[in-house]
Amino acid sequence: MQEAAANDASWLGRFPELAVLSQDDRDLLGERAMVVSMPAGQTIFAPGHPAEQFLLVLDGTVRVQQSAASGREIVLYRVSSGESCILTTACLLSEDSYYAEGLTETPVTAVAVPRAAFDALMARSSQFRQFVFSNYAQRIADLLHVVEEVAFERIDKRLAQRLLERAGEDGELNATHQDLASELGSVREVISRHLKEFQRRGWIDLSRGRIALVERAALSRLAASD
Amino acid sequence: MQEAAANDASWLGRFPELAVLSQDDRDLLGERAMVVSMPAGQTIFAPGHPAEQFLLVLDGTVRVQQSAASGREIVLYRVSSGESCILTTACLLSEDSYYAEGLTETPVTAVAVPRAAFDALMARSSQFRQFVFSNYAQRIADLLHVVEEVAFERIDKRLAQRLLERAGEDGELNATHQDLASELGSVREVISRHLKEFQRRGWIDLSRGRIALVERAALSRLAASD
DNA sequence: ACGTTTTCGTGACTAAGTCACAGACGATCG
DNA sequence: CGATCGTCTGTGACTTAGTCACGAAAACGT
Repeated sequence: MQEAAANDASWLGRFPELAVLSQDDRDLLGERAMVVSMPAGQTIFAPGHPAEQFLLVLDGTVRVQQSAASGREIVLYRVSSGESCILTTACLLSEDSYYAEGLTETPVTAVAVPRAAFDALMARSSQFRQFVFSNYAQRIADLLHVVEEVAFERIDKRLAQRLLERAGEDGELNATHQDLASELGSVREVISRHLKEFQRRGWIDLSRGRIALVERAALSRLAASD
Repeated sequence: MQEAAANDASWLGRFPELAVLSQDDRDLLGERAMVVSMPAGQTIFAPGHPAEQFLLVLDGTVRVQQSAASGREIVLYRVSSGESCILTTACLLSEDSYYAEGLTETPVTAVAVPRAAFDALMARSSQFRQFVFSNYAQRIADLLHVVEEVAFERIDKRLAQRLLERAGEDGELNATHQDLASELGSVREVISRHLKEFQRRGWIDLSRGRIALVERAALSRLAASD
Protein backbone atom coordinates (compact mmCIF):
# COMPACT_ATOMS: atom_id res chain seq x y z
CA MET A 1 0.00 0.00 0.00
CA GLN A 2 1.25 3.38 -0.99
CA GLU A 3 0.54 6.26 1.29
CA ALA A 4 0.22 9.86 0.22
CA ALA A 5 1.01 12.92 2.32
CA ALA A 6 -1.42 13.55 5.13
CA ASN A 7 -3.04 16.89 5.82
CA ASP A 8 -4.56 17.14 2.37
CA ALA A 9 -8.31 16.73 2.54
CA SER A 10 -9.09 17.65 -1.04
CA TRP A 11 -10.63 14.19 -1.39
CA LEU A 12 -13.46 15.36 0.85
CA GLY A 13 -15.13 16.73 -2.25
CA ARG A 14 -15.92 13.17 -3.23
CA PHE A 15 -18.19 12.76 -0.21
CA PRO A 16 -20.94 15.36 -0.36
CA GLU A 17 -22.33 14.13 2.94
CA LEU A 18 -19.05 15.05 4.63
CA ALA A 19 -18.99 18.54 3.14
CA VAL A 20 -21.26 19.66 5.97
CA LEU A 21 -18.66 18.79 8.61
CA SER A 22 -17.26 21.66 10.63
CA GLN A 23 -13.84 22.99 9.70
CA ASP A 24 -12.38 21.33 12.81
CA ASP A 25 -13.75 17.97 11.79
CA ARG A 26 -12.50 18.33 8.26
CA ASP A 27 -9.11 19.28 9.64
CA LEU A 28 -9.09 16.17 11.78
CA LEU A 29 -9.71 14.05 8.71
CA GLY A 30 -7.06 15.95 6.79
CA GLU A 31 -4.50 15.34 9.52
CA ARG A 32 -5.26 11.77 10.47
CA ALA A 33 -6.62 10.11 7.37
CA MET A 34 -4.27 8.61 4.82
CA VAL A 35 -4.83 8.22 1.13
CA VAL A 36 -3.78 4.71 0.18
CA SER A 37 -3.48 2.92 -3.15
CA MET A 38 -3.80 -0.80 -3.74
CA PRO A 39 -3.48 -2.96 -6.81
CA ALA A 40 -6.35 -5.06 -8.13
CA GLY A 41 -6.94 -8.46 -6.59
CA GLN A 42 -5.82 -7.59 -3.10
CA THR A 43 -7.60 -8.80 0.02
CA ILE A 44 -8.73 -5.87 2.13
CA PHE A 45 -10.36 -7.85 4.91
CA ALA A 46 -11.13 -11.47 5.51
CA PRO A 47 -12.29 -13.72 8.34
CA GLY A 48 -9.74 -13.66 11.15
CA HIS A 49 -7.79 -10.87 9.48
CA PRO A 50 -9.93 -7.78 9.87
CA ALA A 51 -9.19 -4.33 8.58
CA GLU A 52 -8.11 -1.93 11.28
CA GLN A 53 -9.35 1.18 9.55
CA PHE A 54 -12.44 2.78 8.17
CA LEU A 55 -12.07 2.96 4.39
CA LEU A 56 -13.62 5.53 2.06
CA VAL A 57 -13.19 4.58 -1.57
CA LEU A 58 -12.05 7.32 -3.93
CA ASP A 59 -11.44 5.31 -7.09
CA GLY A 60 -11.97 1.72 -8.12
CA THR A 61 -14.27 -0.87 -6.59
CA VAL A 62 -14.06 -3.30 -3.71
CA ARG A 63 -16.04 -6.52 -3.99
CA VAL A 64 -17.44 -7.94 -0.78
CA GLN A 65 -18.26 -11.61 -1.00
CA GLN A 66 -18.86 -14.71 1.01
CA SER A 67 -17.14 -18.00 0.36
CA ALA A 68 -18.42 -21.41 1.36
CA ALA A 69 -16.29 -24.38 2.32
CA SER A 70 -17.42 -26.07 -0.92
CA GLY A 71 -15.66 -23.32 -2.89
CA ARG A 72 -18.89 -21.69 -3.95
CA GLU A 73 -19.03 -17.93 -3.58
CA ILE A 74 -21.55 -15.14 -3.68
CA VAL A 75 -21.07 -11.41 -4.09
CA LEU A 76 -22.80 -9.43 -1.33
CA TYR A 77 -22.22 -5.93 -2.66
CA ARG A 78 -19.62 -3.67 -4.19
CA VAL A 79 -18.12 -0.53 -2.70
CA SER A 80 -17.27 2.01 -5.34
CA SER A 81 -16.16 5.58 -5.65
CA GLY A 82 -17.76 7.81 -3.03
CA GLU A 83 -18.84 4.91 -0.82
CA SER A 84 -17.45 3.37 2.33
CA CYS A 85 -16.62 -0.07 3.70
CA ILE A 86 -18.81 0.70 6.65
CA LEU A 87 -19.83 -2.76 7.78
CA THR A 88 -16.29 -3.58 8.78
CA THR A 89 -16.45 -0.89 11.44
CA ALA A 90 -19.17 -2.68 13.38
CA CYS A 91 -17.31 -5.94 13.14
CA LEU A 92 -14.15 -4.20 14.26
CA LEU A 93 -15.75 -2.83 17.37
CA SER A 94 -17.26 -6.11 18.37
CA GLU A 95 -15.17 -9.23 18.47
CA ASP A 96 -17.42 -11.16 16.14
CA SER A 97 -15.63 -12.89 13.36
CA TYR A 98 -16.73 -11.55 10.06
CA TYR A 99 -17.51 -14.19 7.51
CA ALA A 100 -17.31 -11.95 4.48
CA GLU A 101 -14.17 -10.96 2.65
CA GLY A 102 -13.31 -7.82 0.69
CA LEU A 103 -11.21 -7.79 -2.46
CA THR A 104 -10.10 -4.95 -4.68
CA GLU A 105 -11.61 -5.62 -8.07
CA THR A 106 -9.64 -2.87 -9.78
CA PRO A 107 -6.76 -0.76 -8.54
CA VAL A 108 -8.26 1.16 -5.65
CA THR A 109 -7.48 4.53 -4.13
CA ALA A 110 -9.06 5.01 -0.74
CA VAL A 111 -8.91 7.11 2.37
CA ALA A 112 -8.09 5.16 5.49
CA VAL A 113 -9.40 6.72 8.67
CA PRO A 114 -7.67 5.28 11.73
CA ARG A 115 -9.88 3.82 14.39
CA ALA A 116 -9.08 6.58 16.90
CA ALA A 117 -10.04 9.32 14.46
CA PHE A 118 -13.20 7.44 13.55
CA ASP A 119 -14.12 7.19 17.22
CA ALA A 120 -13.38 10.86 17.78
CA LEU A 121 -15.60 11.91 14.90
CA MET A 122 -18.39 9.62 16.03
CA ALA A 123 -18.14 11.31 19.43
CA ARG A 124 -18.16 14.89 18.30
CA SER A 125 -19.95 15.20 14.99
CA SER A 126 -23.61 14.49 14.51
CA GLN A 127 -23.11 14.96 10.76
CA PHE A 128 -20.48 12.26 10.76
CA ARG A 129 -22.81 9.95 12.68
CA GLN A 130 -25.51 10.69 10.13
CA PHE A 131 -23.07 9.77 7.37
CA VAL A 132 -22.14 6.51 9.10
CA PHE A 133 -25.72 5.49 9.75
CA SER A 134 -26.90 6.20 6.26
CA ASN A 135 -24.02 4.12 4.94
CA TYR A 136 -25.05 1.31 7.26
CA ALA A 137 -28.62 1.50 6.08
CA GLN A 138 -27.51 1.23 2.47
CA ARG A 139 -25.42 -1.85 3.11
CA ILE A 140 -28.09 -3.53 5.17
CA ALA A 141 -30.53 -2.89 2.34
CA ASP A 142 -27.99 -4.48 -0.01
CA LEU A 143 -27.77 -7.56 2.19
CA LEU A 144 -31.54 -7.85 2.41
CA HIS A 145 -31.68 -7.64 -1.34
CA VAL A 146 -29.21 -10.50 -1.66
CA VAL A 147 -31.27 -12.63 0.72
CA GLU A 148 -34.41 -11.92 -1.27
CA GLU A 149 -32.75 -12.81 -4.55
CA VAL A 150 -31.08 -16.04 -3.52
CA ALA A 151 -34.12 -17.21 -1.58
CA PHE A 152 -36.84 -16.34 -4.04
CA GLU A 153 -35.68 -15.43 -7.53
CA ARG A 154 -34.98 -17.60 -10.53
CA ILE A 155 -31.43 -17.89 -11.63
CA ASP A 156 -32.07 -16.94 -15.27
CA LYS A 157 -33.66 -13.69 -14.14
CA ARG A 158 -30.79 -12.93 -11.78
CA LEU A 159 -28.29 -13.76 -14.49
CA ALA A 160 -29.95 -11.40 -16.94
CA GLN A 161 -29.83 -8.66 -14.28
CA ARG A 162 -26.12 -9.18 -13.71
CA LEU A 163 -25.30 -9.18 -17.40
CA LEU A 164 -27.06 -5.84 -17.77
CA GLU A 165 -25.44 -4.40 -14.63
CA ARG A 166 -21.94 -5.45 -15.45
CA ALA A 167 -21.82 -4.83 -19.18
CA GLY A 168 -19.99 -1.71 -20.30
CA GLU A 169 -21.31 1.00 -22.57
CA ASP A 170 -20.32 -1.15 -25.51
CA GLY A 171 -22.53 -3.96 -24.26
CA GLU A 172 -19.62 -6.24 -23.49
CA LEU A 173 -18.25 -7.74 -20.33
CA ASN A 174 -15.18 -9.76 -19.59
CA ALA A 175 -16.17 -12.57 -17.30
CA THR A 176 -15.95 -16.33 -17.37
CA HIS A 177 -19.00 -18.45 -16.68
CA GLN A 178 -17.42 -19.31 -13.35
CA ASP A 179 -17.11 -15.59 -12.53
CA LEU A 180 -20.83 -15.12 -13.09
CA ALA A 181 -21.65 -18.22 -11.07
CA SER A 182 -19.62 -16.79 -8.17
CA GLU A 183 -21.48 -13.49 -8.46
CA LEU A 184 -24.79 -15.23 -8.05
CA GLY A 185 -23.86 -17.97 -5.61
CA SER A 186 -24.53 -20.62 -8.24
CA VAL A 187 -22.35 -23.05 -10.21
CA ARG A 188 -20.72 -22.88 -13.62
CA GLU A 189 -22.75 -25.59 -15.34
CA VAL A 190 -26.04 -23.91 -14.55
CA ILE A 191 -24.76 -20.55 -15.75
CA SER A 192 -23.28 -22.08 -18.91
CA ARG A 193 -26.61 -23.64 -19.82
CA HIS A 194 -28.56 -20.45 -19.32
CA LEU A 195 -25.99 -18.43 -21.26
CA LYS A 196 -26.19 -20.91 -24.08
CA GLU A 197 -29.97 -20.59 -24.09
CA PHE A 198 -29.65 -16.77 -24.16
CA GLN A 199 -27.29 -17.13 -27.13
CA ARG A 200 -29.68 -19.54 -28.89
CA ARG A 201 -32.35 -16.87 -28.59
CA GLY A 202 -29.98 -14.30 -30.08
CA TRP A 203 -29.80 -12.21 -26.93
CA ILE A 204 -26.04 -12.45 -26.41
CA ASP A 205 -22.83 -13.44 -28.17
CA LEU A 206 -20.43 -15.77 -26.40
CA SER A 207 -16.71 -16.13 -26.66
CA ARG A 208 -14.08 -17.33 -24.25
CA GLY A 209 -14.08 -15.04 -21.20
CA ARG A 210 -16.24 -12.46 -22.93
CA ILE A 211 -19.96 -11.86 -23.39
CA ALA A 212 -21.52 -9.33 -25.72
CA LEU A 213 -25.09 -8.21 -25.20
CA VAL A 214 -27.07 -8.18 -28.44
CA GLU A 215 -30.66 -7.76 -27.30
CA ARG A 216 -30.65 -5.68 -24.15
CA ALA A 217 -34.40 -5.25 -24.38
CA ALA A 218 -35.04 -8.98 -24.18
CA LEU A 219 -32.66 -9.33 -21.24
CA SER A 220 -34.34 -6.41 -19.49
CA ARG A 221 -37.73 -8.02 -19.94
CA LEU A 222 -36.48 -11.21 -18.33
CA ALA A 223 -34.70 -9.25 -15.58
CA ALA A 224 -37.92 -7.42 -14.73
CA SER A 225 -40.27 -10.39 -14.99
CA ASP A 226 -41.83 -11.94 -11.95
CA MET B 1 -49.41 -0.57 23.47
CA GLN B 2 -49.44 -0.11 27.20
CA GLU B 3 -47.01 2.33 28.70
CA ALA B 4 -45.55 2.10 32.18
CA ALA B 5 -44.42 5.00 34.31
CA ALA B 6 -41.22 6.67 33.14
CA ASN B 7 -38.26 7.40 35.34
CA ASP B 8 -37.83 3.81 36.42
CA ALA B 9 -34.71 2.35 34.92
CA SER B 10 -34.67 -0.92 36.83
CA TRP B 11 -34.85 -2.69 33.46
CA LEU B 12 -31.26 -1.57 32.85
CA GLY B 13 -30.15 -4.66 34.76
CA ARG B 14 -31.18 -6.69 31.75
CA PHE B 15 -28.52 -5.06 29.61
CA PRO B 16 -25.13 -5.66 31.16
CA GLU B 17 -23.47 -3.62 28.43
CA LEU B 18 -25.46 -0.60 29.56
CA ALA B 19 -24.52 -1.02 33.23
CA VAL B 20 -21.28 0.82 32.48
CA LEU B 21 -23.13 4.00 31.47
CA SER B 22 -22.60 7.03 33.66
CA GLN B 23 -25.31 7.93 36.17
CA ASP B 24 -26.34 10.85 33.95
CA ASP B 25 -26.79 8.59 30.97
CA ARG B 26 -28.76 6.07 32.97
CA ASP B 27 -30.92 8.89 34.28
CA LEU B 28 -31.58 10.03 30.74
CA LEU B 29 -32.80 6.56 29.84
CA GLY B 30 -34.87 6.39 33.00
CA GLU B 31 -36.55 9.69 32.17
CA ARG B 32 -37.07 9.35 28.47
CA ALA B 33 -37.44 5.66 27.76
CA MET B 34 -40.82 4.00 28.10
CA VAL B 35 -41.55 0.42 28.96
CA VAL B 36 -44.15 -0.85 26.51
CA SER B 37 -46.11 -4.08 26.27
CA MET B 38 -47.48 -5.62 23.12
CA PRO B 39 -49.55 -8.72 22.45
CA ALA B 40 -48.29 -11.56 20.27
CA GLY B 41 -48.69 -11.26 16.52
CA GLN B 42 -48.32 -7.52 16.32
CA THR B 43 -46.37 -5.77 13.57
CA ILE B 44 -43.59 -3.67 15.04
CA PHE B 45 -42.20 -2.37 11.80
CA ALA B 46 -42.84 -3.02 8.14
CA PRO B 47 -41.92 -1.52 4.76
CA GLY B 48 -43.31 1.99 4.51
CA HIS B 49 -44.35 1.95 8.16
CA PRO B 50 -41.12 2.24 10.12
CA ALA B 51 -40.73 2.21 13.86
CA GLU B 52 -39.91 5.61 15.29
CA GLN B 53 -38.05 4.32 18.31
CA PHE B 54 -35.13 2.23 19.33
CA LEU B 55 -36.48 -0.91 21.01
CA LEU B 56 -34.75 -2.96 23.70
CA VAL B 57 -36.56 -6.22 24.34
CA LEU B 58 -37.12 -7.19 27.98
CA ASP B 59 -39.37 -10.22 27.54
CA GLY B 60 -40.67 -12.19 24.61
CA THR B 61 -39.29 -12.39 21.10
CA VAL B 62 -39.61 -10.36 17.94
CA ARG B 63 -39.29 -12.19 14.64
CA VAL B 64 -37.72 -10.27 11.78
CA GLN B 65 -38.55 -11.69 8.40
CA GLN B 66 -38.70 -10.89 4.74
CA SER B 67 -41.73 -11.56 2.57
CA ALA B 68 -41.72 -12.02 -1.18
CA ALA B 69 -44.46 -11.04 -3.56
CA SER B 70 -45.11 -14.75 -4.16
CA GLY B 71 -46.08 -15.11 -0.51
CA ARG B 72 -42.93 -16.96 0.40
CA GLU B 73 -41.19 -15.79 3.55
CA ILE B 74 -37.90 -16.22 5.33
CA VAL B 75 -36.93 -15.49 8.91
CA LEU B 76 -33.83 -13.29 9.14
CA TYR B 77 -33.30 -13.37 12.90
CA ARG B 78 -35.08 -13.13 16.20
CA VAL B 79 -34.67 -10.45 18.83
CA SER B 80 -35.15 -11.82 22.31
CA SER B 81 -34.75 -10.79 25.90
CA GLY B 82 -31.69 -8.61 26.43
CA GLU B 83 -31.31 -7.76 22.73
CA SER B 84 -32.23 -4.79 20.61
CA CYS B 85 -33.95 -4.07 17.31
CA ILE B 86 -30.89 -2.16 16.25
CA LEU B 87 -31.10 -2.43 12.49
CA THR B 88 -34.21 -0.33 12.41
CA THR B 89 -32.21 2.62 13.72
CA ALA B 90 -30.03 2.78 10.64
CA CYS B 91 -33.05 2.55 8.42
CA LEU B 92 -34.73 5.23 10.48
CA LEU B 93 -31.86 7.61 10.06
CA SER B 94 -31.61 7.14 6.36
CA GLU B 95 -34.65 7.37 4.18
CA ASP B 96 -34.17 3.92 2.70
CA SER B 97 -37.23 1.77 2.71
CA TYR B 98 -36.68 -1.28 4.79
CA TYR B 99 -37.81 -4.47 3.18
CA ALA B 100 -37.94 -6.55 6.32
CA GLU B 101 -40.80 -6.65 8.79
CA GLY B 102 -40.82 -7.26 12.52
CA LEU B 103 -43.55 -9.18 14.33
CA THR B 104 -43.99 -10.03 17.99
CA GLU B 105 -43.95 -13.78 18.22
CA THR B 106 -45.02 -13.83 21.86
CA PRO B 107 -46.32 -11.05 24.09
CA VAL B 108 -43.39 -8.65 24.28
CA THR B 109 -42.27 -6.19 26.90
CA ALA B 110 -39.72 -3.73 25.61
CA VAL B 111 -38.11 -0.41 26.34
CA ALA B 112 -38.73 2.21 23.69
CA VAL B 113 -36.03 4.85 23.49
CA PRO B 114 -37.22 7.92 21.57
CA ARG B 115 -35.13 9.03 18.67
CA ALA B 116 -34.00 12.23 20.40
CA ALA B 117 -32.75 10.35 23.45
CA PHE B 118 -31.02 7.81 21.22
CA ASP B 119 -29.28 10.62 19.35
CA ALA B 120 -28.26 12.29 22.60
CA LEU B 121 -26.74 9.11 23.97
CA MET B 122 -24.91 8.44 20.73
CA ALA B 123 -23.47 11.93 21.00
CA ARG B 124 -22.33 11.80 24.58
CA SER B 125 -21.60 8.24 25.58
CA SER B 126 -18.84 6.15 24.08
CA GLN B 127 -20.17 3.16 26.03
CA PHE B 128 -23.55 3.58 24.41
CA ARG B 129 -21.90 3.75 20.99
CA GLN B 130 -20.01 0.59 21.82
CA PHE B 131 -23.31 -1.06 22.73
CA VAL B 132 -24.93 0.05 19.50
CA PHE B 133 -22.05 -1.09 17.33
CA SER B 134 -21.75 -4.48 18.91
CA ASN B 135 -25.47 -4.97 18.39
CA TYR B 136 -25.03 -4.02 14.76
CA ALA B 137 -22.21 -6.47 14.34
CA GLN B 138 -24.33 -9.27 15.77
CA ARG B 139 -27.21 -8.57 13.41
CA ILE B 140 -24.97 -8.25 10.40
CA ALA B 141 -23.41 -11.58 11.30
CA ASP B 142 -26.94 -13.02 11.51
CA LEU B 143 -27.73 -11.72 8.03
CA LEU B 144 -24.52 -13.12 6.60
CA HIS B 145 -25.39 -16.44 8.15
CA VAL B 146 -28.79 -16.40 6.45
CA VAL B 147 -27.17 -15.66 3.10
CA GLU B 148 -24.73 -18.51 3.57
CA GLU B 149 -27.47 -20.95 4.47
CA VAL B 150 -29.93 -20.14 1.74
CA ALA B 151 -27.23 -19.94 -0.89
CA PHE B 152 -25.19 -23.00 0.00
CA GLU B 153 -26.84 -25.39 2.45
CA ARG B 154 -29.17 -28.28 1.85
CA ILE B 155 -32.71 -27.90 3.04
CA ASP B 156 -32.80 -31.13 5.05
CA LYS B 157 -29.79 -29.98 7.05
CA ARG B 158 -31.30 -26.55 7.65
CA LEU B 159 -34.60 -28.15 8.64
CA ALA B 160 -32.89 -30.40 11.18
CA GLN B 161 -31.14 -27.33 12.63
CA ARG B 162 -34.42 -25.47 13.02
CA LEU B 163 -36.17 -28.40 14.63
CA LEU B 164 -33.42 -28.62 17.23
CA GLU B 165 -33.36 -24.85 17.77
CA ARG B 166 -37.06 -24.41 18.15
CA ALA B 167 -37.98 -27.51 20.13
CA GLY B 168 -38.64 -26.99 23.83
CA GLU B 169 -37.06 -28.87 26.70
CA ASP B 170 -39.63 -31.60 26.19
CA GLY B 171 -38.48 -32.06 22.60
CA GLU B 172 -41.71 -30.77 21.12
CA LEU B 173 -42.58 -27.79 19.00
CA ASN B 174 -45.87 -26.40 17.82
CA ALA B 175 -45.47 -25.46 14.19
CA THR B 176 -47.17 -26.36 10.95
CA HIS B 177 -45.16 -27.47 7.97
CA GLN B 178 -45.93 -24.10 6.42
CA ASP B 179 -44.47 -22.35 9.48
CA LEU B 180 -41.22 -24.23 9.05
CA ALA B 181 -41.17 -23.53 5.32
CA SER B 182 -41.52 -19.81 6.09
CA GLU B 183 -38.65 -20.02 8.59
CA LEU B 184 -36.36 -21.40 5.95
CA GLY B 185 -37.58 -19.55 2.87
CA SER B 186 -38.81 -22.78 1.33
CA VAL B 187 -42.25 -24.23 0.53
CA ARG B 188 -44.54 -26.55 2.42
CA GLU B 189 -44.39 -29.54 0.08
CA VAL B 190 -40.62 -29.76 0.34
CA ILE B 191 -40.73 -29.50 4.13
CA SER B 192 -43.53 -32.05 4.37
CA ARG B 193 -41.53 -34.56 2.37
CA HIS B 194 -38.40 -34.15 4.46
CA LEU B 195 -40.39 -34.34 7.70
CA LYS B 196 -42.02 -37.52 6.51
CA GLU B 197 -38.61 -38.96 5.73
CA PHE B 198 -37.39 -37.96 9.22
CA GLN B 199 -40.43 -39.73 10.67
CA ARG B 200 -39.82 -42.83 8.53
CA ARG B 201 -36.33 -42.98 10.02
CA GLY B 202 -37.80 -42.73 13.52
CA TRP B 203 -36.22 -39.36 14.23
CA ILE B 204 -39.44 -37.44 14.89
CA ASP B 205 -43.13 -37.94 15.59
CA LEU B 206 -45.64 -35.98 13.56
CA SER B 207 -49.10 -34.82 14.40
CA ARG B 208 -51.19 -31.93 13.19
CA GLY B 209 -49.39 -28.68 14.05
CA ARG B 210 -46.98 -30.43 16.37
CA ILE B 211 -43.63 -32.18 16.02
CA ALA B 212 -41.92 -34.26 18.69
CA LEU B 213 -38.22 -34.95 18.46
CA VAL B 214 -37.40 -38.60 19.14
CA GLU B 215 -33.77 -38.93 18.06
CA ARG B 216 -32.04 -35.64 18.73
CA ALA B 217 -28.68 -37.24 18.13
CA ALA B 218 -29.55 -38.23 14.57
CA LEU B 219 -30.93 -34.76 13.84
CA SER B 220 -27.80 -33.18 15.30
CA ARG B 221 -25.64 -35.33 13.08
CA LEU B 222 -27.54 -34.19 10.01
CA ALA B 223 -27.51 -30.57 11.22
CA ALA B 224 -23.73 -30.66 11.61
CA SER B 225 -22.95 -32.57 8.41
CA ASP B 226 -21.34 -30.89 5.45
C1' DA C 1 4.63 -26.91 -32.66
C1' DC C 2 3.89 -28.92 -28.29
C1' DG C 3 2.25 -29.69 -23.83
C1' DT C 4 -0.19 -27.12 -20.12
C1' DT C 5 -3.72 -24.57 -18.10
C1' DT C 6 -7.99 -22.56 -18.25
C1' DT C 7 -12.48 -22.34 -19.97
C1' DC C 8 -16.47 -24.35 -21.82
C1' DG C 9 -19.96 -28.30 -23.25
C1' DT C 10 -22.68 -32.20 -22.02
C1' DG C 11 -25.12 -36.29 -20.24
C1' DA C 12 -26.94 -38.54 -16.36
C1' DC C 13 -28.34 -38.01 -11.99
C1' DT C 14 -30.10 -35.90 -7.33
C1' DA C 15 -32.35 -32.04 -4.87
C1' DA C 16 -35.59 -28.32 -4.66
C1' DG C 17 -39.65 -25.89 -6.11
C1' DT C 18 -44.34 -25.71 -8.72
C1' DC C 19 -48.93 -27.07 -9.61
C1' DA C 20 -53.09 -29.34 -8.87
C1' DC C 21 -55.85 -31.85 -6.17
C1' DA C 22 -57.31 -35.20 -2.58
C1' DG C 23 -57.74 -36.63 2.02
C1' DA C 24 -57.61 -35.97 7.05
C1' DC C 25 -58.02 -33.62 11.28
C1' DG C 26 -60.23 -30.68 14.63
C1' DA C 27 -63.33 -27.06 15.99
C1' DT C 28 -67.97 -25.44 15.93
C1' DC C 29 -72.86 -25.46 15.55
C1' DG C 30 -77.29 -27.24 14.85
C1' DC D 1 -74.04 -36.61 18.23
C1' DG D 2 -73.04 -35.98 13.41
C1' DA D 3 -72.63 -32.64 9.69
C1' DT D 4 -69.87 -28.96 8.05
C1' DC D 5 -66.07 -25.97 7.34
C1' DG D 6 -61.48 -24.21 7.50
C1' DT D 7 -56.93 -25.54 8.04
C1' DC D 8 -53.36 -28.72 7.58
C1' DT D 9 -51.11 -32.61 5.36
C1' DG D 10 -50.09 -36.14 1.47
C1' DT D 11 -48.93 -37.09 -3.16
C1' DG D 12 -48.01 -37.48 -8.17
C1' DA D 13 -46.24 -35.31 -12.18
C1' DC D 14 -43.54 -31.89 -13.76
C1' DT D 15 -39.87 -27.94 -14.06
C1' DT D 16 -35.71 -25.79 -12.40
C1' DA D 17 -31.32 -25.91 -9.95
C1' DG D 18 -27.19 -28.23 -8.47
C1' DT D 19 -23.78 -32.37 -8.65
C1' DC D 20 -20.60 -35.42 -10.78
C1' DA D 21 -17.74 -37.03 -14.20
C1' DC D 22 -16.09 -36.50 -18.21
C1' DG D 23 -14.06 -34.59 -22.61
C1' DA D 24 -13.14 -30.98 -26.06
C1' DA D 25 -11.63 -26.46 -27.32
C1' DA D 26 -9.14 -22.16 -26.71
C1' DA D 27 -5.30 -19.46 -25.03
C1' DC D 28 -0.44 -19.48 -23.17
C1' DG D 29 4.40 -20.23 -22.64
C1' DT D 30 8.65 -22.18 -24.18
